[in-house]
Amino acid sequence: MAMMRADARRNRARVLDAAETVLARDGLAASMREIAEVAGVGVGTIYRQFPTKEALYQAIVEDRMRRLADRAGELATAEDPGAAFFEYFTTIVADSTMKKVLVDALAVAGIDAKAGSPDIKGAIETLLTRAQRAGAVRGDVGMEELLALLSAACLAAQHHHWDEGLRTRTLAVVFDGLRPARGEAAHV
Amino acid sequence: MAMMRADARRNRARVLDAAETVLARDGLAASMREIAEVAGVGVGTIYRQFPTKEALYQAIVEDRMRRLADRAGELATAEDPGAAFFEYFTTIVADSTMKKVLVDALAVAGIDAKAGSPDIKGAIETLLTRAQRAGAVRGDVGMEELLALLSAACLAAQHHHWDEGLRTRTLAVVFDGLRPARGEAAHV
Amino acid sequence: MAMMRADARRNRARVLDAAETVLARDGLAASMREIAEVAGVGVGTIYRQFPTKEALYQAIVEDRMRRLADRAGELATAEDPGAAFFEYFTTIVADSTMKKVLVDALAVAGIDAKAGSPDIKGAIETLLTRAQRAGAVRGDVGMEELLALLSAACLAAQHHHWDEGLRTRTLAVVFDGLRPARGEAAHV
Amino acid sequence: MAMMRADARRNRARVLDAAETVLARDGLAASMREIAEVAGVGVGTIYRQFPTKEALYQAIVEDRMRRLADRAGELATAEDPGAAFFEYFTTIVADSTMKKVLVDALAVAGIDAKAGSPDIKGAIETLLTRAQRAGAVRGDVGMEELLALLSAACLAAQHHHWDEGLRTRTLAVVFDGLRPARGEAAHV
DNA sequence: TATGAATGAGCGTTCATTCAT
DNA sequence: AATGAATGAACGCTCATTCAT
Repeated sequence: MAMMRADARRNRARVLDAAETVLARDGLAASMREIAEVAGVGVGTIYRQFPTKEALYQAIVEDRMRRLADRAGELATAEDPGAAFFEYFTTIVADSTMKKVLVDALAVAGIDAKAGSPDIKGAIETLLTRAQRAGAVRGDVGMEELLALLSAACLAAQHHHWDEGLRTRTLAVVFDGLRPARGEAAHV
Repeated sequence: MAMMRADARRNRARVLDAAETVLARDGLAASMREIAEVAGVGVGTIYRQFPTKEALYQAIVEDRMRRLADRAGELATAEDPGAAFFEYFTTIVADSTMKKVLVDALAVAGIDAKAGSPDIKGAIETLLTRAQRAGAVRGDVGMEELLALLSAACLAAQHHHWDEGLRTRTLAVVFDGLRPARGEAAHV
Repeated sequence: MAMMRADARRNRARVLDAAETVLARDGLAASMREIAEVAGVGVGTIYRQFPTKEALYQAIVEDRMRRLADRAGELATAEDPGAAFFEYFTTIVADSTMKKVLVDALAVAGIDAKAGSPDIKGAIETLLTRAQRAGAVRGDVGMEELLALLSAACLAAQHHHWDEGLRTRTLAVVFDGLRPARGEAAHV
Repeated sequence: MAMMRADARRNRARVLDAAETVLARDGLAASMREIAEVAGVGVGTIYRQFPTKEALYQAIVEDRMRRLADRAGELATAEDPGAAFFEYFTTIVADSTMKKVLVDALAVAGIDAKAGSPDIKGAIETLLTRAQRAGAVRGDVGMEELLALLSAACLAAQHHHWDEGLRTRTLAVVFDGLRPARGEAAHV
């Protein structure tokens, strides 16, 4: 049974990988058949793990969210809170570029990530607060607009296939806007 | 024949209007039949004007782009170039929120506006240049990252239904990042 | 438009015919594709007329019911009420044999004919009452058991492909049971 | 190996029971998975005993037929052959009502019982002959029409959920038709 | 031997597109 | 020129059956 489980788990992973790939390529039009073919399994195998197409999409979103939350958790104890904050922002956007269309496709499908499940929101909030205390980010920036900026960058990066140069230059503007004006005191 | 032309033109406009409406309401799932019904014509009539669904979408995008370019043209001679620039940015984003699903739907459909046709790009570039000359925008911001920021804001505004408050606060950060650091000299 | 209607009507009839045929052959397992093929139309054409498979089945039942009611109406003024009554019973059963599996298939599908819509029930009741008044049928036989006998004969005739001989001999028994015992007075 | 056999036999019985239950509840739509779950075995175990779904259905029919034949055997030595005959007829129909959907489902599935295997036919023929000899049933009624009447009553009882009152009144007509006309001599 | 994960043909249904009217 | 009926490929999903464990 443990061996069976191993098979099933491997298939589940293969399906999730294939779904990400196909979703990235075909957007929302991705069909279950196509995903099954790329995964190298029958469509029935997908449906054994995920009762509907939407459930599969949900699983992908949750998968990504969990990974992003994990990364945020790691950075939450970094020495330089400002650097950690901006690095996290950059990494997420860069990641989105690779997995292009994904978040966006999912969002259009109505399976909106709402810019993150509670745990990821909490993780980001920690990074933000620490960065603000360290004086690396303006104190009057709230979570809502931060998530709006993050989401916007991700969406655009995916849509337009931002290359590294463009990403760097564009985020530079955003980061400049996030940094305290000279003279603003850190919370220390 | 002139009469015919008038008929055809009226039909074309009716179809485009209906398509925008239906697309806004149903997103990508909009069907040609639904559009035809809303337009009050038969599906065949749509196909007379637009050979494929994609062509219809393209036409909508171009339509919108032309209107945006027109607005940019008007602002190009405004007295305060900085205000004109930021107003244009804000207006486009606000507009996207209203017509939500549209740009995004089109983008997902692969009919990407590429952040604008030459027309609109030129119009925006004029606004940018004038704002930079007036010292209202940093001189080292290029068209590419400006369009990236604009597109990002539009996409996110649509996806997440930014309300006015969120839009204002989020754009405030972006605009802060776009403004020259104190001490930077205007090009005048 | 009248011409179009003619086309549509012809197709509707073709679909109904094909559906009866295929249902008779394959029972409930009949697929829409098969019906479409037999009808010589695309599946979409069926769906234009009948929004679901169940609606198609319903239409067939109603079609048959209407025809049966019509025949009952004709016999309602026959000179010999007893002969009319037994002829009607026989005819319906014989008809069921030809269209075998149909009623039964529909019944299983949950689209039960309930042994007849109101109008057919009324028509049969007229035949029964007239036959009873003429002393050809026992006065203590009610509509409920009459319909039960009729339905039973139809179902069995379909299931087991009664040939004419078997039908005659079997109905002879039923008819004997329906006739008044000697000495029972007619209502005249 | 004897132990194995016991296991297999128990499984076979469990599957047959489950199949009857599920078939009665879900009609033809019953799935092998559902049957397996109710039986508490894996689907593979069903396939070990019954090579196809149809074979399983066949086995159920044979199972029922055997039980009916057994009952007929018991009644074959009853004191009052006429009463035994009509009781058997009534019992079978009443039984069909309870197990509704079953016979009918099977029949629709094309696994027709042909109104009985040789076994049951023989048993019924004995009852009929004895009843005819006793003068309780007309001598000119043959097996073929008797089975036709029996099958018809069963089918209709299932389809339309005959309650006891309707069953009694309907069978009364049939039984009246089966009884000898006054004056017909018994075969004694 | 028994299990249930995997398979894929097939189902009901939709909809972009064509074409007879 | 305009209509909308017809088409059929493609979709999401189910389930009888097979086979690795």
